Amino acid sequence: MTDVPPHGGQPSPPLPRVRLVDVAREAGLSKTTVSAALNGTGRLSPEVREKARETARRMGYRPNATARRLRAGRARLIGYVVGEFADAPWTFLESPYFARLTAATAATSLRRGYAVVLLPAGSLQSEWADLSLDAVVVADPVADDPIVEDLLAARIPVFSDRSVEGRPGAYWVDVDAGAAVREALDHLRAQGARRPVLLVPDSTTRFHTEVFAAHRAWCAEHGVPERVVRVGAPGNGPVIRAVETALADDPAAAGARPDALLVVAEASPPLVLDAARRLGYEVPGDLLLVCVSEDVTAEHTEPPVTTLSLRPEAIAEAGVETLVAVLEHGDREAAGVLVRTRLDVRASSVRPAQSECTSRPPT
Amino acid sequence: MTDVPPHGGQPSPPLPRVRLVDVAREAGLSKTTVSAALNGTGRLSPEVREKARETARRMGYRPNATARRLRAGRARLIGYVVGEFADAPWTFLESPYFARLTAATAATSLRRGYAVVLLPAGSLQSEWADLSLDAVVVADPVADDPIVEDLLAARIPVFSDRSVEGRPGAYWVDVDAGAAVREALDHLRAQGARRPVLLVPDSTTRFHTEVFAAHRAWCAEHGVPERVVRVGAPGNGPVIRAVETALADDPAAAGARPDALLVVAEASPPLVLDAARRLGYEVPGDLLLVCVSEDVTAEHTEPPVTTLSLRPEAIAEAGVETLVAVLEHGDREAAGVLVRTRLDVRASSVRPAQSECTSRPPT
DNA sequence: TATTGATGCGGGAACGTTCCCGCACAAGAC
DNA sequence: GTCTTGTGCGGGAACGTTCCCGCATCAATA
Repeated sequence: MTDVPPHGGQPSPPLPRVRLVDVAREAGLSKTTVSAALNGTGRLSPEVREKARETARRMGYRPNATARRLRAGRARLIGYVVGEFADAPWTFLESPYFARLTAATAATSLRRGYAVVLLPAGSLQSEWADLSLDAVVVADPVADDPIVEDLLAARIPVFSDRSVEGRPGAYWVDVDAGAAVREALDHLRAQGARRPVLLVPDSTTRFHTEVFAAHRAWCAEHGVPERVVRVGAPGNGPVIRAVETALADDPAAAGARPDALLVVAEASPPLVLDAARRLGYEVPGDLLLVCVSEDVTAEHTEPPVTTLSLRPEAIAEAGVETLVAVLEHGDREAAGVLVRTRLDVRASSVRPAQSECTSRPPT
Repeated sequence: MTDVPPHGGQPSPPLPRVRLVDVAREAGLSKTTVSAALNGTGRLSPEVREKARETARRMGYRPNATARRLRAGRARLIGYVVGEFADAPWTFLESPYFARLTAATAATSLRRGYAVVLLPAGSLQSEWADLSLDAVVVADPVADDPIVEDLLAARIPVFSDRSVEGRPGAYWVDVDAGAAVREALDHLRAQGARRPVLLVPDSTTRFHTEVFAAHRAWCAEHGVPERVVRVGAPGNGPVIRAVETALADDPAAAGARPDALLVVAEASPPLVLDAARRLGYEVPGDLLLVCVSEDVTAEHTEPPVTTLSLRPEAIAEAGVETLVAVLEHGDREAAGVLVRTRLDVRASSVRPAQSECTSRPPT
């Protein structure tokens, strides 16, 4: 049936892959003709084109991508690196936001014909220097990220999911942090919250600093005391401890326990919920809860937790599109794009109808 | 200082990258000599070697990896694809097991000089055909996975974290499912459990079928009735519903509620814990709980949840090592390796001292 | 019958590296 | 002084593609 032996054969000579010239010789054509036939280019008679294709198929020809890339001058390889978590270079994938951003980046890139290679968080030159990447996606860069600096110095275009402004060669898509915070706080206020607390990481990413600023502005505008608890480190442990700090009885604010919690730090929604319960809060009876999170477990808690999604898929798609445009057409404009967040309102942030006691129906 | 202009310069001509010949001409040497100097090969006088290196450094020379790869005949690219979840090709990264397996695969590969490219779950030929991958890691293949078949037909070596036996070109590392189940069940029994329930996906991966078989054998051996609830689909929702099924009062088994739960399906530990609580169980008072999971939230629940770790990092490392050995030295032996699991005993599966009531100390 | 134009195909260079050689020259042995 | 051996460096092919040409062939027109 075919010239290529099936699984078996003699394993000693790994038998070299069939090249374009092999197909050409077999078909009695030139490599130029076969190449044109397979790529659908050139001026060829239908018979010759079909002959070339049939022979290639029969011989199991697969073009050598490396040779193609060399000829094309572009590797069609995009790096993916995370700025944060440099001390634990690979944990970022365990965060739902990054998991989805990574996946969406890879999916969109692949559709565009680019392969995505995974790099460790905070990786330095040595890691990517000998990869000949066409571009690198830097997720969540810190302020003046050295990774971005190095990449730009090496003349590699950089795309980021956070704004990297004023640098030629750096493109970004960012979420509208201000609008997101306002939407969440407005929602909580509409549900009756009067003493909301904000939990936000003590980090230098633009998103977090803007969240902080937007919250301050909103509080001033609405005459609400500004209650903020800053989280020192990423991870569930520090966030949960911060939740406990935020919800603990504050002697200075006696009788004024918070009635809403907006968690901007990434943590597991069920853990946040449990922490609130341990401190004696009923959700949503005593406390309205909104988490900035992409974690799907939020839908499965009792009650389900309202989340503010940063829409990593939208960020990745928009980013890769601009990146490809830059790489292939040299579009130097539109260096920055803003993406809207999405508030998924669930029971945890909806004040129950009128009943004071939040009794659950028996199973 | 340097010949390469800084960030600015005239952006119109993207100025071609400096090649080996450029360095050679600048240094007054041949490309052969410069290549040997930079690679530390050949017979060169120390002066010439240093001269070449200095010139390359000064000109900002970075070797073209694509040309290198073409010359070397190997792309130094490893694909990574997941067999399951073909209907939602990118969700796998949200599973902690796959997130960590992916990360560890990428890390180990990179250390060995191979880049890992991410592919969608269940992807077909068209996705990877024009990438010239040296090998592909197939995570969690289903039985007779078509991906594995296609890859082997294309003569691409396959490495898997599940056993793919009897196929030349297929290498695997697997967890010792039998030992894992026995260890978990022995632990539960030692803690006093007499009516354990097993939750296991209704899937064809070898791991799950082996878990099922090992559980059956263990039950027979210990004279324990075999209680199994099969989970139809992956994801938190189906698993939680299965937990509810497993823990619901069974009229047929009246008065014999389960006293231990072994969850082999991947689900969020806090959600499993909450589900048990909603059904009126105290953990670990009424129910001992062990989850097969890599989810870090297990440490942060109250009580913390005992987990059985499949040790994805160990799997990935062992796998990439053998893969590299095959690629570089053609070691055709040791097609399969077994990795031991690890039981992280936490409070959820330790019978409390003597007190019948599981009162929590006040905060 | 010559001239043009279109059509069909192939030769060969180029992409940027690495590596097998071969050549020139110096130093030692006789 | 010639003959060997060794050292230091460079020429050129090769890796497998793509693509710019140029050369035939043949129909249509003058």
